[in-house]
Amino acid sequence: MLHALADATRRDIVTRVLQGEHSVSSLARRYPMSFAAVQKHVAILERADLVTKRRHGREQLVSGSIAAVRDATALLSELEEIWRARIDRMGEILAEPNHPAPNQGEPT
Amino acid sequence: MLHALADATRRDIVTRVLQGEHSVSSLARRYPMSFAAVQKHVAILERADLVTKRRHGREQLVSGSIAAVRDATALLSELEEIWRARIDRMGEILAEPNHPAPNQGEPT
DNA sequence: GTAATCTACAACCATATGGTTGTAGAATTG
DNA sequence: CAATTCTACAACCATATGGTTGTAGATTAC
Repeated sequence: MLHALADATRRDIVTRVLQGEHSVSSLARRYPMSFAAVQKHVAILERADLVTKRRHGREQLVSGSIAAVRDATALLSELEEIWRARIDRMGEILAEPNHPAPNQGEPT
Repeated sequence: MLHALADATRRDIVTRVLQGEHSVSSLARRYPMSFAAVQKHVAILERADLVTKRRHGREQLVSGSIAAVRDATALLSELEEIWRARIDRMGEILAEPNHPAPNQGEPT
């Protein structure tokens, strides 16, 4: 799912379809690759719940779903939180009045 | 770089080393794969600036850098922002007093 | 000095990835 | 109806990925 977003073309597709619906073929026209290649990218995004498709006549309209993006963002935010917790802990240790001094008379 | 985080083992490594330094071998002991495999994962994380290594004797101590995680989070947040902008625009159109009504007396 | 430990790196393998072309079905146009 | 358009999917190719084993260089322990 992060994997789905770890490709520039796919991120660009997601960006476009988050702004409005686009058919697969109209998307394909925008990239220097075959229709089938874009189709595969859309399929990968669909599997990751990053976009949804809706039939309209002979076209397949793609639009972006924000839920999966939110999940991914939350996942990364967790990492930031872990980092912050560590920094806070380091601050506490330094602020601790009777924290163990490293070399205070202990025998070698 | 999102690619570096799109692997469960690598995310776990990042999580661990964000909490404190670990040698490559101590990390390797925690996963059901060879030392060399973990070493490769660390190298990938290093290339993506997600971790840094520091020599300490014969050990190589790995610790997490938060900068790249922040960058990735910012990237995803941009997508959320695009989504929000679209939703806002849809709200505006509905609130618009003289917005074009879809089917007001037009001939079939 | 010798043995053990930690790391680096190369070679290899199976599979996944991102791309291509080609074929075929479904819907629209004339 | 026939022609066109949009889509789906299979087959194929080159390369990347995630894993393995093996070899070799540093560093530490005895």
